[in-house]
Order: sequence, then structure tokens, then C-alpha cells
Amino acid sequence: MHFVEVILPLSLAKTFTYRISEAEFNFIKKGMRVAVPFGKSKMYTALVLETHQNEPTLYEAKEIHQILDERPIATEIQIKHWLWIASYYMCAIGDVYRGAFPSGLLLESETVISHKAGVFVDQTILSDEEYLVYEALQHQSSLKVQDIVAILNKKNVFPVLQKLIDKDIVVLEQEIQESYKPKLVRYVKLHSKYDSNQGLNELLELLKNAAKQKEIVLAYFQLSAVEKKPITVKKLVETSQSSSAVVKALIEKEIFEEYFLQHDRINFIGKSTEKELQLSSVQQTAFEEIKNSFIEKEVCLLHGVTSSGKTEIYIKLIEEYLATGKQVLYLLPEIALTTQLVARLRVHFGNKVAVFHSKYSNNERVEVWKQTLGNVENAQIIIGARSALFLPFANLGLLIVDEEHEQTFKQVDPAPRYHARDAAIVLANFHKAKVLLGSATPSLETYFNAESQKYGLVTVTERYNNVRMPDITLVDLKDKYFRKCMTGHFSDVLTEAISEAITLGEQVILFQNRRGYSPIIECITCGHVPQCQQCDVSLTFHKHKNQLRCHYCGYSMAKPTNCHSCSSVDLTTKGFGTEQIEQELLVLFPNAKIGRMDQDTTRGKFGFEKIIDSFKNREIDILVGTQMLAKGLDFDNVSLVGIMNADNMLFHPDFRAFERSFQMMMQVSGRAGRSEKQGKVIIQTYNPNHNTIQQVTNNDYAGMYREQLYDRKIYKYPPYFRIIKLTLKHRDFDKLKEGSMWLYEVLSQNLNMPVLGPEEPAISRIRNEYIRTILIKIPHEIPLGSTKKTIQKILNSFEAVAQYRAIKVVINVDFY
DNA sequence: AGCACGCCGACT
DNA sequence: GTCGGCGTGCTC
Repeated sequence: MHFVEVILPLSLAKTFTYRISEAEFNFIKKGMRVAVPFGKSKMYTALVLETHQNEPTLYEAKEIHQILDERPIATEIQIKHWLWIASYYMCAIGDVYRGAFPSGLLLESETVISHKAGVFVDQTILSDEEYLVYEALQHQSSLKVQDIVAILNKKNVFPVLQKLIDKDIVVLEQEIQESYKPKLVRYVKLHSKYDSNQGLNELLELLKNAAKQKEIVLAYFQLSAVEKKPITVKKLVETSQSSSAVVKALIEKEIFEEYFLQHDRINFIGKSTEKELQLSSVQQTAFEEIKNSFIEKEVCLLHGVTSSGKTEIYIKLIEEYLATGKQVLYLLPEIALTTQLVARLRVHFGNKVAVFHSKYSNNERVEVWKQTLGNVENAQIIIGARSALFLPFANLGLLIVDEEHEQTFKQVDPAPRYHARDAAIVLANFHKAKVLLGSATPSLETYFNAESQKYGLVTVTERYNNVRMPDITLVDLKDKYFRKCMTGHFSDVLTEAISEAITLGEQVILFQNRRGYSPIIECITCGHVPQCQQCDVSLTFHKHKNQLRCHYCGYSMAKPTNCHSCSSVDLTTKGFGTEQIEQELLVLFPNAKIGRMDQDTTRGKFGFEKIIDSFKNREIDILVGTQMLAKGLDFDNVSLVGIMNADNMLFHPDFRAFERSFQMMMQVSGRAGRSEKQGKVIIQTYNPNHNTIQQVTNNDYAGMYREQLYDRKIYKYPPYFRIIKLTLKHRDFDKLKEGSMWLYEVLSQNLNMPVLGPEEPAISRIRNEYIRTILIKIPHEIPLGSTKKTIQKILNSFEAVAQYRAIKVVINVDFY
């Protein structure tokens, strides 16, 4: 008896056992995919963990359906890494597997219904619905479940199908298909009979009455003379400015022959210039220091102020690792940044650069996966957002995590809720590879690790080319309002600076960390504020579409003309977002070209690039945006950065609010003054004397670090404590309240550490579900593993209580 | 995660 | 009396 232990791409913690034949037993290796039946009618792509001969005692193992790979498609290290993620972030291994594999490699079955062959059908025994299906099968040889849903116009079609099966009329089959399709490109070549010179004359004679066709043939000769490589139909049509119909005619006349070649979708046409990169002396020193720290330490933090030229240092380092035949992974916080970086890296490394992120099409992702696994030339450097971490690296030598402090490295939903920076360090360990973390404003945890000698630390305090740090001016909003120096949300200082910059032909960035026009609409008469029906939040006003929208569930409604509560028509807006800033700018600077960058304007695959490009091309004078602006974009003509209101981020109910505000303001400020001229930053705030604001003004990272670290120690937060957040959700308010109280009590009795809650979060209801949170603070001296086991045990007993079972519990380890 | 089973309210 | 709502439990 032979068996295989597999992972299924479902949120199930267990592995599953299937039967295999002896031949299969000898063939199947860890890391191959097998198609297996699961449940009554589904087929899944499972991943092999091991083969063995221990027959399960409690159930009869099913047989696998099919082996999908000839050799492993996931590596040993990868699977080990996934198991670590599942255990550290307390999720099912199936979650990791599903999140890690490109869906093009995770095929699911589709049930196909077809007519049973050679059976006489007595139509009189069929019900109306059965007859409809039977009739449809007369026209089409097979139907999918979805088709039958459409034919019968109801959701549950299985009973009908079951009856048809019982009556021996139809059969069901599970079809499993590779959804990955290699891209085929059509080429043409001249038919062999025209190969000789004589044939050529014959050909021209033949076409003397077909001008269009002759044109194409001539274009073909021209192209083959110049390019000396196969010619695609596309190219031929383009150069001859003809149509593919004419090409088709030529193929039919047997003058051309068509053939197909498989193409990689990921193709960079650019060539590497092979130009030796020259580092400045500051960069060179940093580079040497990083290499030195790698002798002893696995991880090194590169703390370099904004525009200190970190990328050049990365490039130099990548060069060294490539030379030793190792692969390099370069992680970025934001997909939108890949385009800029890829362009830059391609100059040095040509087609050795591959890109991987979730906006890539399925087929593209499968290709990168296979190239990485094969360690082929064009997968030596992988650039990607956090999910690139899951690729099957054959020989990883260096991982770079750029803008390491960014929260986007942490996946929030769905599971696995991993932090890409931390998971990268673990992965590097498995590969015996090195990790370089880069940031101008490192996260507190990382800097703490660097200071305590766990990581190497390299600091660059000078900007590249001796550009000076921007000059930061604070504007006290309270005073400005009092003196009536405000126009809308603009202080006189800011308006003057903007008009000066525009007059000089320089560009301006305005930062407002909130989208929409104004957060809320309020009735002047009764104070009523429209709320979302499903969530515990006020609706946000979007002027452009003249509607109110919920940012949590996406619900929207037309802007009311009168109050829903008292019918008064006196409605006013409170607070402000990017859209309102844009509107005010149109009035203040009617001649300036204004752009807006936030979630609403950057939708679509290239939305972000479009705005960035037009700003770079100076088609936009003033760019208004949310935090997207803070993420490592390079502009060389920005002389002024305005932060419209520093306070709303400062007073977020979050232990990281000050750290985040500092990082955000520093990063946005860093966009100013990239060329010879010193940049200018204007921060509008009600709290000019706030410590964090002062630290930003004085470019005082160390001060911010020390102050925050002190707070973290006092209030029991990372890096001194690790935090696990449990989020409980249920539609029934009382049930949730009781259940979360029960869980809190059991946790705090069984864990010898602070347990907080159960707290009602600021937004206590989303999509009609009530929410409560419990925080568990684990001190560093208590082992993490056993604590997690205890928590898991308690959660299991929570689920064993019938009345609480329906409460959904989300576990978020290191939730920040 | 699906998907079926099973128990209760709103229709033919 | 049936259809269909979603609460509950299982899948090798």
C-alpha cells in the first residue's frame, strides 16, 4: 500500500492522505502537484509533502486523480518557508500554499455534464426541468454547471442533475485543465520553392498584377536583410503598412509559409549598456561597510536620508552577487514603483531582470515562476512586491527590502497575514543568503535590532551630489485662522510659496492624507450626519461624482439635497480631503495645471504611471495626493512640498501614530529639492510645538527613535513586546459581546502576560458585522512558540462552545 | 473554502 | 404542502 501526503489550497490546517500505485510512489516527489478529488464533487490541485506507506486507520484514503508535474515545481526550501509562515503567523498551511502559488498553477475542476452514450431516452419520464437539460444536450455535446444554472434559471441545479444521472441519461466528468497557455507568435517565411535567385524572379513575375502583395514581399526582403532573424506577421504588416488579410492571401498562394514559435511574455527589448557604475565616495564607503557587515551578520540596515542614492548602492551590490551566480530578490512596497525601478535596473542588467507582482497576468506569473525555478538567465534579479517572496528560488544570494518601514509589506487580508520583511529574513536564513534593508526612516523594530547589534548598520547622512536637505517651515493654523490669513485650507505662507514656485517654473506637491472632498456632510439645523447603513462610519462626500460613499464597504448614494432626519436644506461639509484641495487650487491658481493622485484617480493598471509620467513631463504644476506620494518617487523639478494638515495623522488611535507621522512627513519632504536648489517644505499644523513635528523639522530621526522607544517600553509595545491581535466578528451584537468576553477571560487566566480587551474598535461595525478586538502582549523573554500553542488551544476550545462557534476569529500576529 | 444536510418561514 | 433561507459539519 502506498500513500501520498498533500496540502490542499484551502484554509485547512491538516494535510490529507491519498492512495497511489507503486509506480506513482516511485515517480512522485515532494513539491510536485497532483490533482485530487475532494469532497463530493470537487477536484483540487494539491501539493505533495511526502510519500509513505502508513495506511490511515480512521478512513479509507481516496486515490489521486492525476500527477500534474514531471518534476517538482516547488522547492524544499520553499515548503519549509511556508511551514514557518503558517506556524509563525498562525494560519493554515493551505492558506500559504494558496497565496504563494500563481493561480495559473492551481487548477480547479470544472464539472462537465455530457450525454451518456448509446442510451435510448424515454422523454415521457422527464420532468420539465430535466427535459430542458436533455434538450440542451442535443445541441451541445457537453455543458458546464454554470450553463445549466443559466438554462434552468436557478441556483441549485444539483438535484435535477442527480435525477438525470439516476435515470441514466447524463454523466458527470471532472475536467482539470492547465490554465497556463504558452504564448504563440505567428511567423512567416518564404516558401522553399522560391529560395533560389531564379525562384525570386519567378515570384516577382507572379505578383506583377498584385501591388499590395508585392509590397509585402518586398518588405519581407527588406526586413530579413536588416534583422537577420525570423519575421513575425505583426512586424511584416507594420513595416509594409498593409493588412494581415494580404499576408493570408500570400500564405494561401503558397508564397509564404506560416509557423508558430512559443514566446515568453516577459521580454525586455532593452539592452544593458554595460557601463561601469561610478559610486560617489560616500556611496562607496557605505557599500564597503555593508559588505563588511555581511561577513558577520545576515542582515544589514542601510539608513540613508532621502535621495542619498541608495539605489546605486543596491545596484553595485547586486552586481557582486550576480557575479557569483546567485539570484537576487528586490522587494518594493508598492507595485506602482516597479516600473521606475525596472527601467533603472535594466540599464545595468539588461534582460536579467524579471518582475513579479499580483497585477501581473496569470500567464506572466507562471512564466516568472518557471524561470525562477529553472534559474535561467532572465530570472537572476526578481523585482516584486511582497508576493515575490514565494517564488521558487533555486539559488538565492541576496534579498533587498527597499523602504523597509512601509506598512504595505504586511499583508492584512486574507491569510497568510505575513510581514514580507520578516519573512524575507527567515527565507534568507534558509538560503544562507544576506538581507539588506533600506530606508530613510527605518521602522523602530529594525533600528532597534540594528542598535542592539543583531543587524549591521550603515548610515548615510548626506544627500547625493551634495543636495541640501529641504528647509522646513511650520505654519501655526490656529494663529493663521485667528488672524484671518487663511483662504480655504491654504495659509498665506503656503499660497505665496506656491505662486513663487510656479512663477519660477518649478513644481509643487501638496500632501493631504485623506481622499474625497470632505469626510462628512452635516445638517446645520439638527446636526445629523449621514451614516453608512452597514458600517459604523459616516459617509464621505465625493464632489466629483456628487455622491456619498463608504470607504469601508463601498456603499454609495447620491448626495442628499435635504437632511434625512429633519428635511432641512442647510447642509454643510466638515473636514477636507484631496478633492477639496484640488477645487480650492483651481480658484486660487486658475492658470496652474493641477493633478490629483489618490485611490480614486489611480485605478486601473496604468492609472498611477499616467499621473506620474505627466507630472514628470511637467504637464502638471501642482500635484495633490495622499500617502501614495510618500513612496520613493523621484522627481527632479519639485521645489516645494506642502503638508496641508499634519494633525490628522498625528492623532490616530494607534501606538505607531507618531512613528508613522514622522516617516510620512520625512518621506514627503524628501520629494523636495532634488537638483541644485534647496527644497522647501511647509507644514501646516495646529500643534507646531509637538515633539514629532519638531523632530521632522530638525531632521532628528535619533530623537524620534529614542522618544518612541521609551514610550514603547512603558506601554508594552514592540520591540519590547510582540503583539497578537484577535479580531472577533458576528452579526449579533450580544452574542459577540458574550463570546469575546469568554475568550478574553480564558486567555488572561491561562497566559502569564498582558491581555487587553475585548475592545470595541473605533469602527465597530463593517458590512453589518460587529467587531471586537483582543490584544495579547507577549514579553520577549517568554518563548513565542509555546505561547502560540496555548492561544491555539484556547481558540480550539472557544470553537467547541456551540453558541460561540459562529463567531469568526481572525488572528493577526505582529499586526502592525 | 465549498458543499450538502437539515431545520424553519413565505409562497403556490 | 413545497421552495429556499442560512446554521452546522465534513472533506483524505
